[in-house]
Amino acid sequence: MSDQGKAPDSSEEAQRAWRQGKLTALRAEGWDFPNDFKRSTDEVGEDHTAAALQARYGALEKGELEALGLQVTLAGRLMNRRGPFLVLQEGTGSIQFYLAKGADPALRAVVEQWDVGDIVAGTGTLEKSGKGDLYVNLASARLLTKSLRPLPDQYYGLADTELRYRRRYLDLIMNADSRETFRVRSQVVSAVRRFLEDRRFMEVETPMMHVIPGGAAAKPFVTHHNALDMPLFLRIAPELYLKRLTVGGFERVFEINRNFRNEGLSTKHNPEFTMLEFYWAYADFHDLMDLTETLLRGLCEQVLGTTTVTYQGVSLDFAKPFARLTVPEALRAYTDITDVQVADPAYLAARLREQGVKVSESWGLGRLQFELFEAEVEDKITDPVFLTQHPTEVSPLARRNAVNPELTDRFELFIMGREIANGFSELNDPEDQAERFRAQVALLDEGDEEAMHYDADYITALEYGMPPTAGEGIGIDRLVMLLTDSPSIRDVLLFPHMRPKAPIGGEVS
RNA sequence: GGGCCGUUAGCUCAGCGGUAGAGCAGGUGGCUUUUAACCACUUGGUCGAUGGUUCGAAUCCAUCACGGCCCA
Repeated sequence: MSDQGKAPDSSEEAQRAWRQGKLTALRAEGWDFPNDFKRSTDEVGEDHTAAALQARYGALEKGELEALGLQVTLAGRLMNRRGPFLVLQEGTGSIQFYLAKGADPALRAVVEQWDVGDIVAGTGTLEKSGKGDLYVNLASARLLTKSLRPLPDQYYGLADTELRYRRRYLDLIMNADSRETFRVRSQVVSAVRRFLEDRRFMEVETPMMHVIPGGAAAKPFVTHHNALDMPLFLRIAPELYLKRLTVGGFERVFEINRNFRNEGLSTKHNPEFTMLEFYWAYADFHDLMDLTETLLRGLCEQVLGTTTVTYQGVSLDFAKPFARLTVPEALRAYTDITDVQVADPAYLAARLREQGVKVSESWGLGRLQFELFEAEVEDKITDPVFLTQHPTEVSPLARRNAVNPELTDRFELFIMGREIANGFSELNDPEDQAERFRAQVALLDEGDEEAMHYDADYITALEYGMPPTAGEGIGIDRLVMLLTDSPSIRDVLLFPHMRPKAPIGGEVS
């Protein structure tokens, strides 16, 4: 081992140098990150993988398996050595290689040069150990990828939350829970897509860069288009574009894509997040609530196999019908407020001030009730609850309620104190919409950075006529948090936004 | 933005004013159907950064950085 440098101490640098030395020696022998490897396949051409072999041969007796004499070629990341066994991890699970005591010395030499973390391949007979585990009794083996850095602790994995987020690849190598979370996320998105497509919704893509940020109350990110020399805004919502499509005659559309909001980072907020929005012509907000219940119940069944979801120790029941409460009904149900008090603006304002809410003189009864809901009720909700009929002043894109024009035909779905979905019968009256935009612009002028802009092109679209339509948004990240029992949004984002950290000494290129 | 907590070896963590520790990983040797494999020996540190207090600071104080939790 003279060309490999001195024996490594435990420092990361020394371990890297030791492995680098092995790599240099390998290159001298002509090894160069080969990419011609193929797994062996079964009789219908499916790859031999850890999971496939386990499913098919895992139940066979030791003797039965040996009688088969099945030759397989597998590959994976070397995670651990236990005696003569080498534990491999690949995309479907784990399997072991076995280096027999009497193995060919050339084979032994190859295997002994491997380090934990290397991607390795081997061919041999599929056998079963005395304890019942499948293994490949190696007849030949080779290195596919040299790993130059030591992996985190085998047993404790990677626990440091910061490292888990910043080096997600390491988290995924080491933590099965994390792999499972992202598998569930993928299945959720896939199931949502299938659900909507089965109901004749069409997936579309609308602009991510907007000239006028719209469709939600939020601060946008600003960028600049050089050739046009104009500001552009990363979208805060696709809503106004999707509704233009319903004007255009696409009666059922949806988009699953990123929104960007320029707000703080927290366990519930990432500057970019994934939203499902869908629009459904000739439907109203009641239809949306029905559809949403069906969707969420089906997701639980398909992805988790149960309608009982445990989130942070609280059991949630998705099987029973979701409660549907107007704002005052929710206040009555979740607080000690009386029928008289809930209709008394002076009482509500005083109660809000007690909670430290800055109450504006301009707030009507509906707004006061809604603010009190946010202050006192929202956090108490566990099982799914549809809150309905929000005040018009906080719902600038929603249709007015036919009975009380100060309210809207809107709902928000709350689960575990979080807003998971928001939907309403769409405002398709261009004159009312223009009025609402003007009211928003007035708020903007007063310094409300989250108020909406006047979108004249959208008003023009409405003037051509939008069919009666219902539309909804569902926050995919929050939904996945619920379904994976994840306490932080960062746990369900593969690469959550992190503050840049100064380069670590010695790693500056 | 505010409060509290954290940052020590590649990883997981102890130490909390008097010579920087453990387990795992790494190295050497042994063992060779293991299951967090085992046995022996062994290497490894700018204690997040910068200032200060002190005879002496990983430890006390201040500021900053990053992260976590709670609040706005």
